[in-house]
Amino acid sequence: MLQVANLREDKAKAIKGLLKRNIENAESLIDGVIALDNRRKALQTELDSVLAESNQISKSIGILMKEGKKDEAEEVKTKTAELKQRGKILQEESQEIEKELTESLYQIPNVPHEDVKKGKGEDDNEIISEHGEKPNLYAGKKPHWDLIKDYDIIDFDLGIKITGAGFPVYKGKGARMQRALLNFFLDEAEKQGFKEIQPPIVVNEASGIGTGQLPDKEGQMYHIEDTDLYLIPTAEVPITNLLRDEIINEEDLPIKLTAYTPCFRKEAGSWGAHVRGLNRLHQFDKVEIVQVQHPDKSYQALEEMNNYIQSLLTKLELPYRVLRLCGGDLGFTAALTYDMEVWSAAQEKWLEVSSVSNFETYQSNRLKLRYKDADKKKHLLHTLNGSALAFPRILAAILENNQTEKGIRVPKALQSYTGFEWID
RNA sequence: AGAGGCGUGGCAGAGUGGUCGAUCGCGUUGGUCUUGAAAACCAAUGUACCGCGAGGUACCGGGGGUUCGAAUCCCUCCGCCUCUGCCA
Repeated sequence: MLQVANLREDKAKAIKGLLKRNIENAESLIDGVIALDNRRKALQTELDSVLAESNQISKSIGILMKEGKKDEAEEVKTKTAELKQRGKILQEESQEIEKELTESLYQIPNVPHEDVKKGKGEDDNEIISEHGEKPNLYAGKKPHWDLIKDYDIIDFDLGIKITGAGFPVYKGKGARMQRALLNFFLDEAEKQGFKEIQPPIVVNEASGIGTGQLPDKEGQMYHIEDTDLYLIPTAEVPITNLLRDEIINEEDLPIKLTAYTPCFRKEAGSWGAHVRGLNRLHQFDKVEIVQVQHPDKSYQALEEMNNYIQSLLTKLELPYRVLRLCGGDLGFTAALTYDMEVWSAAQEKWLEVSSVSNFETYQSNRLKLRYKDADKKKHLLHTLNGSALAFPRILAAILENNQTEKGIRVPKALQSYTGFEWID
């Protein structure tokens, strides 16, 4: 969430930024937050003075009791009744306002970085660059949902049998491809200085709140009712929450973490012909990279992550393009996001395989993730994350782009991990 | 899962209703001494919020309650330890 102090300091900047997200009532939203904060301050001042008075009286009763002046003590006691009543009312009001303030802040998305352009939706995203050659496939080319059947490597029907739609079963060389991607992505991330983490894939409510999936967006996550835990929709949730409520020494920055996890998404209502096959699943695998950086260095870190993810796509020999999301398509919590899309040659469409973002202090404010500077002053950190990478669409693109009459060629970078050169 | 015990500042550990935001020790920081260091000695040393400031308020695992007053008593949730049970 945004910081009230920042909104007060530079309201114009926030309004200008939010306008890029087409939030026309930004000014009244911000004014509302500031008004609530003013009210909160006034209430606290008043409550504090009531409590101060009542503390003082209690103390004097203690002294009177000690001196054996019981009657006087009793007399003083009667005075406190009114104070107590007032204190209680003020406290309730104060809690109410605090709650309202937090809720209002939750409703305001992050202020986009100045490089972000105004736009309505995905059609307005800026294409920053395009790389690689789209392959010319032979006449018998097929989309991946047919290829997986021909070569018997991924089985949706078996998944339906044991679990349900959107839970594929990977078999033989299909399973081996998954394992190859997992090891390849983690090895590369480690070379890049990210520390490997293996977190739980179920999290508690506090973690869901920490990264913003809760409250309000319960629809996305699977909930285990009897133990009140959630299946993670991305490794971002457990990994970022490792740092919740932490104070980092400035010299320990940056913190770079990576994790492989399965990801679970309900994806309610988002099914249709355009998400056939591996394009959208309830359970999929992903390697995530997370970075926590000093505010002065976070955009440099974003570029590094961006370049790193591109290097993976290059090594996998996939044609891809890089987009900078416009205000209208930017995620709620992000200040700047690059999307990487690979060309899937038989579907003849671009598939989003990674999204790398700088959240600035939007996440860390909620997480209370701070660093201590040389003067021992505490400041919020910047958080960044990106997929590096999500498996299913990468696999879809590899299968489609590399298909030939005699089988599917495995990219060179993966061959030492798969142990085979062809899926045939 | 059952029974019992426990949860206090960076660590360790007192405090069982009243001037306790909390003794002492270790650690950390500054100083004295010393050519320098160590030792010794002296001093400082939690977080957040409100206030121009003086200062005030809240926090002793989380939440709620009793009381004029709670680290201390009660309820509840969470976590840890010991024993018993179950189990990869």
